[in-house]
Amino acid sequence: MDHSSNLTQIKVLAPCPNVHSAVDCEHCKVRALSVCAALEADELAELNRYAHPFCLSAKQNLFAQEEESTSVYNITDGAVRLYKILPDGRRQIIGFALPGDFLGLSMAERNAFSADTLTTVSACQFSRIEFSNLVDKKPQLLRRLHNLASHELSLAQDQMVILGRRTAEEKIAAFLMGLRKRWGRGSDHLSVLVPLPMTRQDIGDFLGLTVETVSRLMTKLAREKVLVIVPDGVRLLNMDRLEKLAET
Amino acid sequence: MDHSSNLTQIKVLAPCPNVHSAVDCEHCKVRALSVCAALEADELAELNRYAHPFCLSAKQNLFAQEEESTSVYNITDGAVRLYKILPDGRRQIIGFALPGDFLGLSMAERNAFSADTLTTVSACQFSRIEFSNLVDKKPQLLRRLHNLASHELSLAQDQMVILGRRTAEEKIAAFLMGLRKRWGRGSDHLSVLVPLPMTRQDIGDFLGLTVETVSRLMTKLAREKVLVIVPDGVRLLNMDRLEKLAET
DNA sequence: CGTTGGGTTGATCGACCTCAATAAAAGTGG
DNA sequence: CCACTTTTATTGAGGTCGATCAACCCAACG
Repeated sequence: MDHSSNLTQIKVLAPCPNVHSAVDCEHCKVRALSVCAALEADELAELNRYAHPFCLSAKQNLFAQEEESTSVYNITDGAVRLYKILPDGRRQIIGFALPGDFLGLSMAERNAFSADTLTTVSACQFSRIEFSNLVDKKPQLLRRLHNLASHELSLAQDQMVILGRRTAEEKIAAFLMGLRKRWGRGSDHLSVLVPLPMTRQDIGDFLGLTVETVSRLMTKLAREKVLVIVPDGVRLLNMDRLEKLAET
Repeated sequence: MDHSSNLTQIKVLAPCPNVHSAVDCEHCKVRALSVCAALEADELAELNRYAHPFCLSAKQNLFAQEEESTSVYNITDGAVRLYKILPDGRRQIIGFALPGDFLGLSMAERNAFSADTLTTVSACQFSRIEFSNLVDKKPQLLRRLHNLASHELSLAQDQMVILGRRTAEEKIAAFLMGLRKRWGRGSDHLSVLVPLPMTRQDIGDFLGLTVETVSRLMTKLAREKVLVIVPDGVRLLNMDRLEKLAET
């Protein structure tokens, strides 16, 4: 149950090999998705001055619950898990951050949750104070931030329904359909191939299930030809069935 | 399982008998708690012009999921339940709005959930469009809105932990302690007397439990002298025990 | 290779649900 | 105020979904 086991506390903030997507806001591939979309070209240049792009390998801790928040982050590549741990070690994953997601929407002084990388991650780091000052100068940036936070809130409320009132099978279906939609954000088509950078344990801790239950139900769905389990993900076959299971 | 059964769809927006708390922003008792706290005296006067105070009796629908959102509300007295219904009738309550709470933080075009009154409620109604325009003119109001939304998000994340990773007994304890804290907001002392304007069914639908389980565990906690069940609420006796059960 | 982390599968268990009955409270109309 | 209905709360008996415990497989990796 020790979830912090194989995470080094040292933060490897190496410069990013992929120059374009991370160093230059104007050519950033998540520009249209993230907070940055609120800014005009000249303002983007200003934002660029505050941005510190970096890369982090898989299974590294980005920040921890309760810790004072020094930075906010814009994820440009990879996946991050966000979670809370109870004193006795039980864990609840409250979300997965994907490219385009922003960590630190609330700009609160302390982190409400912990975050660590699931894959190699590229991201833009901003000083929380500097970013907060910038937000105070640019109301349209604040508005954007607020809209993103409102959307997060809405997702959190959907997750409450999933956690409180859905069966294990429905949880899995809702999770896969939801993740599929999020991966497809920014492009015009949704793929039936859903990458799963997280472990079964992570999925369980997100859905309020055990690893075994997640594994069993994935196998069941595969046996019933609803999906195929592929390396690092699933291929969805029977979308109608999944839609039915996950429907709001 | 028909949760809409005894709710009239007619919205009784009667003028409020309690003149001071609802008609005049400057003397409003929730002023320090709510969005209004962001405004100076002269701005408050402007807000006042947009405010439509009203009263609504218990068990009335305020607005419904999916419906176009025409108004936002500031609750000044009473309690409101916020919930989502699945196609098959299962219900998840996503929160209870108490005095000082604001409904419509996101200012989205459509309601993400339904709301109905648990008690007689007084509230201030604002046109969503007018309010949104006002927000665009007053960045400090937007900032306030954003802080409140961030706080809501944080509460929603705490609720995810409760729903996903806590036992029934812990859920009840966390619910009671959380509600106690919320009732105490704005005053300097927390009472051990926690009013429960909602039914056991509502509590169950908030915590992902059945009525029976809620009832059984409340009885158990009462039997163990952790609390006393009183009309329309509970009196908490063994705070340490509850704190222990609910601890983050 | 041995080790380690992740995934699957089986057997068993128990926390919470379901179904059912009753009790207590809160209207409602005479 | 009292009979009557409706809603809400409680309690019991029994069932089930997902948890727990345990074994095993497999791929990655030093």
